[in-house]
Amino acid sequence: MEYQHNSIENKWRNYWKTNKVFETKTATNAPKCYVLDMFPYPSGAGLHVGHPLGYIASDIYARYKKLCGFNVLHPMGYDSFGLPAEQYAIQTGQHPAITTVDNINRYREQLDKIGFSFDWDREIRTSNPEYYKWTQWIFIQLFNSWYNPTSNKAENIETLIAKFKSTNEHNWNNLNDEQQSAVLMEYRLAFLGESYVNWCPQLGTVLANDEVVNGVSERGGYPVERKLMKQWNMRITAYAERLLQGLDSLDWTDSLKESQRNWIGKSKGCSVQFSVQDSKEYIEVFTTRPDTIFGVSFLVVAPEHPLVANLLTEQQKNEVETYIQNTKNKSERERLADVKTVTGVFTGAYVVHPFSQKLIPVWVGDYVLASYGTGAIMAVPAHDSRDYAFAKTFNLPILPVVEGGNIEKEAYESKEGKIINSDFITGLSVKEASNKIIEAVVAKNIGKSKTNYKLRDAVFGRQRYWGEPIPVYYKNNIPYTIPVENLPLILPEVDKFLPTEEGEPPLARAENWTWEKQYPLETTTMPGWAGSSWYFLRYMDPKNDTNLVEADLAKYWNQVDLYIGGTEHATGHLLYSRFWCKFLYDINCINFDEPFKKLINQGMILGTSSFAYRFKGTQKFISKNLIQNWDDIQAIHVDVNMVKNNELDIEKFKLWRDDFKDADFELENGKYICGEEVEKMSKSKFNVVNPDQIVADYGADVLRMYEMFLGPLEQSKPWNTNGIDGINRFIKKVWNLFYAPEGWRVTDTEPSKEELKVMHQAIKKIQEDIENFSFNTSVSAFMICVNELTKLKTSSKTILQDLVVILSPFAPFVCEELWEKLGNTQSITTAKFPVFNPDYLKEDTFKYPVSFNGKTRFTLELDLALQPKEVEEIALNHPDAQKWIEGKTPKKIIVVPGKIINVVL
RNA sequence: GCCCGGGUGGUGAAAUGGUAGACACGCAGGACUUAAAAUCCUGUAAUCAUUGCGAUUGUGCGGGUUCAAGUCCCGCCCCGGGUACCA
Repeated sequence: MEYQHNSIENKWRNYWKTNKVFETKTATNAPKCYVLDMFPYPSGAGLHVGHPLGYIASDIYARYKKLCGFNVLHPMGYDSFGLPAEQYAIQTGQHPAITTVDNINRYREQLDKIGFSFDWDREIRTSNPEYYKWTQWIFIQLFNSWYNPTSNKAENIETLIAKFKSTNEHNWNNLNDEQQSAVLMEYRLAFLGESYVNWCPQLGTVLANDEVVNGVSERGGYPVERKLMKQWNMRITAYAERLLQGLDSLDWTDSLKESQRNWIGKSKGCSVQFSVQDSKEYIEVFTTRPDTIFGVSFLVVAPEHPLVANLLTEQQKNEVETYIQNTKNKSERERLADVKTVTGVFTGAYVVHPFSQKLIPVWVGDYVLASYGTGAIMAVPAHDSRDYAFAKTFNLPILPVVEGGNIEKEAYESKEGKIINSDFITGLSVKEASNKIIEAVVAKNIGKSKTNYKLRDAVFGRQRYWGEPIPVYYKNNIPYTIPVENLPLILPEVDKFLPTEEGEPPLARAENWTWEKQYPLETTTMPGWAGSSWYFLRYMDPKNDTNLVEADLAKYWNQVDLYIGGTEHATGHLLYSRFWCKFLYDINCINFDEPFKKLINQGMILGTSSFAYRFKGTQKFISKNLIQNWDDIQAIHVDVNMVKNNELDIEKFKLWRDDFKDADFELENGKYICGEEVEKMSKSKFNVVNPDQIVADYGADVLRMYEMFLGPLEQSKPWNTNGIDGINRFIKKVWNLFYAPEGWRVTDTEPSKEELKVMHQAIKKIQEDIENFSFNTSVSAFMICVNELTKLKTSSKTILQDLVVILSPFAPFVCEELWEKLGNTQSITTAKFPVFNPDYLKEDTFKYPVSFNGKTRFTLELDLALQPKEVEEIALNHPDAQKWIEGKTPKKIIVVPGKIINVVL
C-alpha cells in the first residue's frame, strides 16, 4: 500500500472533529500545562508559511505534554479589533465586522489543514461583545482604583476618598463635585490626562509610542505629529517597580528581559534647583551624576519647557521662538534622522550655580526631552558625550572635574577617578562625591535624591471605530463609568467609519450615543492592545457570563507555562499584559501576578525571492550563470512557486504573464537557473509561500516537520523549499517500515538488542530536544533512527509502536493512521510517551581518540571499566602511539575517561 | 551612538572546552529500468599527493588562557534585529 497523504489527512481531520479529540476538560488531579500562542490578527492576506512556525512548535510541545500525562490547555483565538479592517471599511464601505469574519473563516480553514490540536470550543474573538464586555469591565475596575504606595498595590478609590475626607487633604471637604473629580483623576489607574501625543491626521487618531515606527504610523505609514491632547490613559508607571522586579522570576531570554528593563528605564540620581538670575523662578534639573556639579558649564531646557517663554531676553526672543517653531514642526522622523546634527539656541538668561555662585547660561536644545525627568539638564560636557558635542558645536567651556581620560578628544564618562576642581568634594571618589552633593542640596532645600523611570503612562483612547467602546458617560463634565450590570456597551452602528466634520471620532456619528438618553457617551475607543492584554485568562473559562474567569479555574490553569510568539511585542503586548495581570491580582480576580512563565520568541521567516534575467528591452532570457555583462540585464522577480531548486518551470512561466508567452530562453545544461535574494515576504515580490500549497503537494505532516527542520526556532531564516524532499522521503521511509510492496510487514517478533538500542537512543535524544525546544535536531534524530531501523529491517511491533508515539507530535496524521493499523482503537493522543530505559544504551567499551599535542592521530577501543592509569599504559604501548612518540619521553598524558587520551610531547 | 543576536562546506545547519561539518538538500558516479520517475548504494571542506597509506590548512580577523578553543577572555571587522538625543 502506498502512502497517500491526502486521504489519510482528511480521514483524521474528520475523526478529530467528530470525536472532539482535542476537547480540554478541567481535571483537577492531573498536572496541568498551559501552552499558548500569540493569537493572530486576522488580516486579509491569509496565513503564510511564517505564521505557523510558532504554532507548530507549540503544538508539538502541547501534544508531547499530553502524551506525558499532562492535562493540556492549548487554545486559539483572534485579536480581531484593528486598523486594517477599519481602513478597508473606509475604502469600501464594508463593515469591519463582516471583513473580520471572512478573514477569520479563511484563517480557520488554513489552520485546520495543518492539524493543530487546538480546542476550538474555547475560541475567543476580541471583537465579540461577550468578550469585550470583560475588557470594559477591567477598564471600570482600573477607573475605580488607585495605587497605594504604602500597601504597594492597587486599591479601591473609596479608600482614598475616605482618607481625603478624614485628613482633608487637597482641601477635599470644601471642593465641589467637579473639583473632587479632578483631584481623583490624579490617582485613578484609568484616567483622563493631558499630554503630548502622537497625532496622525490621516488616521484621525492618536498612536502610542510603540505604535509609531520612524515617525510614521506602524499601520499605514502616515506622518505623525506631536500635539497636546486630553486622553484616556493607563497609569502603568504606578507599576514600574513591580514590572521591573517581576522580570527576575520569569523564564524569558535575557535579551527580552533586558529590553523591558531598558523600556522601564530605572535610574537613580537627584534633582537640583538652579535659581534664575534676577528672578524668583528656578529651573529644576534631574541628574544621575551629581558628583559632576562643579563641571556644569551651561543648562539646556527642552523646547517645550514651560519656563522658556519667561526666560527670553529681548535680543534672543526672535531667534529662540524661530528655533522652537522649527523643532515643533519637525516630524519625529526628522528629529530622529538628525542624530548627528547638534542644534540649540541661547535664551539670553542665566542661572546661578548653587555652590560656586557662578553664572551659568541657559540654552534651548531639542536633545533634551520634555517628557523625561524635569525637561531640563545641567550640562557637564567634560563627562557626557552629548553635552560634549553640544559644547564643541557652540564653543562652550569644557570643565574637567573627574580625573582621567583625554577631554581634548572626547568626554570622559567613566566613574573611575578622583574628583578634581570641585571645592568641598575635591579628592573624593565619584560615589562619595555623589552622596555628599545630595546631602548638600537637601541641606540647602534645593533638591533631593530621586529615582526616575523612563516608562510613561500609556495613552488608551483612539479616535477609531473598530475597537471596544470606553464605558464612560459625562454628566456635568464629570466622567462616570456605566454600571457593570449594563455591560457590554455595544459598539454602535455608524453611517461612515470616518471622523465627523468637526473632527470628532466616528462614534460621534452614532445616533443617540448617550447614556440614559441624555448624557453623552465617550466617543473614543480602546487601543488594539486592550483586548490582547488579558485574553490568556478568558481561554480558561471562555463562556462565563457572570465572571471574567471563575476563580477556581484561574487557580487551576494559572500561569501560561509556555508562550510562543514574535519578539516585536517585547515592549508592547508583553508589558501591558504583565501590567493588567498584576492589577487583576491586586483586585483578587486571579491568584498569580505574572502571566507568562516561560516565553520563546520564534524568529521571522523571510522570503527568498527568485529572479529571471532578461536582456534589456527584449523577451530573451538568459540562465544566471551564463551572464557575461550584467549591464545588459534586467532582473525580474518571478513567482517562487514556479521555481524549484533554482530551476525555473518554463512552461508555467510562459503562462504566468501574457508578455512572457513568446519568451525565449538561453539554457545551461538544459535548465534555466534563477538567481535568488532574501527579502521580507510580500505580495509584490512574488515570494509569498502559502502553506496550503505545501499541504496540497506534500501533506501537513511534511510541512510541520520541514518548518521545524529549517533551523533553530528562535532564529530568523529565509523560507525556501529546497530541502523539503528530504522530509518527504523521511515520511515515506516511516511508512515503508510498516508497508512493503507486498503488504503489511509488522510482526510480533521480540525486538533485538540493536533495535532497542536504536529506539531508546532516539527516545532519549528526542525527549531532551523537545524539552529544550530544539526541534530541528529532534527531526535529525528521527531520521537517524528511521534509517537505522530500515537497515535492521525492523518488523517488531513493540519498536514500531514506540516510534509512532514519539513521532506523533511532529507528524500526527500519518502516526494516527499507523497507530490504528497497529490495532489500537483509541486516538494516538491518548497514548503514553515511552519511558527511556538507559540499560539498552549501556556501553562496555569506548573508542578513545588518541591525540598528540592536541592533534588526534588514531582511535583505540578500550574497556570503559579500566582505570585511567591502565588506559594510559595501554595507549602508550600501542604500536601506533610508538610511531608518533618517536622515542621521545612524553611530558604529560591526559586521560579523560569516556572522552579522550592526549599525549603531550 | 547604545543594547541584543549572529558570522562554520555549494546550501539549510550539527557540535556538555575533548576526533569540526551530525542530519538533510544539492551535485557527481553507480545499481535497478527498454527508458524515465521512484528507490537504493558510493563519494562530496580546501590544498597537495595518490596505486594505496596519507600530509597540511581550515569555524569573520588579530592576540591570549589551556594538554586541548567553533566553544572561554581581550581588541577589531562585517551582517541582522531592537531602540533612542532618557541626562
